[in-house]
Amino acid sequence: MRNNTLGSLIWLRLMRFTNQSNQMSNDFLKRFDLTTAQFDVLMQISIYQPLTQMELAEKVTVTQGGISRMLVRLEKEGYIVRKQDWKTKTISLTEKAETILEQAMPEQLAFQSSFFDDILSEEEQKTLYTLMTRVHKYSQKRELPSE
Amino acid sequence: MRNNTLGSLIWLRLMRFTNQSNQMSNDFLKRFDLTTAQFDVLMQISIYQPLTQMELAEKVTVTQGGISRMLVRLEKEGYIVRKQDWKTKTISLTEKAETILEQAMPEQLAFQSSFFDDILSEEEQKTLYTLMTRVHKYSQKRELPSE
DNA sequence: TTTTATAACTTGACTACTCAAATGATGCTG
DNA sequence: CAGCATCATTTGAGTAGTCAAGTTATAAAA
Repeated sequence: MRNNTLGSLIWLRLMRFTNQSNQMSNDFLKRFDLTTAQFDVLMQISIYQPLTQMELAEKVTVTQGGISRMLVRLEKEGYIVRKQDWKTKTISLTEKAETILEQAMPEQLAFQSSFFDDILSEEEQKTLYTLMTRVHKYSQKRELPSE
Repeated sequence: MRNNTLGSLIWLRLMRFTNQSNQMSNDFLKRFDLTTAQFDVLMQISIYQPLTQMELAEKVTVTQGGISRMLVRLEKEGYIVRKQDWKTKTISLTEKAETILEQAMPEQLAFQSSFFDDILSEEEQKTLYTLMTRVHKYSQKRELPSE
């Protein structure tokens, strides 16, 4: 009855791994009082600030509604400020967030890397990155069958 | 300021890809009136039924609380039945779920595969699967640093 | 037979989303 | 200036999860 294809096995692996490593990352980031999702959003803001909600939503691949709720939480915690700027709202980091990120960023990047560094060679990591990049870019292409 | 390691780039790719393909999968499964998470749970039940909630929770890597809520929804929709059996609750699929799965399963597996089939060769898929399996298994090992 | 232990499950309060309808902000046209 | 269009953001209702405290079911000791 199990007639799994190779592709479906890969898919399941990816889902389980990202799910699990995401939880581990949440655990790791607890000492900075951040979740993985929040860290991700703050990182994108720090790279591209100032930017609008639409732009940010696209960077982290969530919907407009999703980013709106997330930013409400981050604003309440004092990590970001938003100001109405023409039709859009412009987002930037507060001092508090900058300070936390400065410490959390190198540690989180090291944490993420440790999933691969300890088990794959440099060569293998390059291969994995190349393959996933192709798969990801291809899936984005398919996303807009119209136009 | 961007001092990304290769590992952190891989991590981000994986997160973005799974996130996106998960949404596409939700879209695809709409015609069966299922979500990706529901399909995943129903599949595991169909393979291992009858089984307890604890066992199921472990298969799909969610917490006990998570599986409890999910099963309430699935039961309300008439996809599964639970009966108290000694201390545990035993889960099995209803006719309705069996029928839907019979149709949805091959299509969903094909859908998942299409992310890879169309862009990677057989050889490359094997490589990707091998690398991800190693990474995943390694991360599971790290998960229990105690004992 | 009332405690007491314990394993399995549920639940309250929360994060983090989704979609689609509503609201805000601005500009244009009659 | 009123009314309309349009783009950006918010919000209501829902799914899917987390953690930790609370229940329920069963067995076994006091």
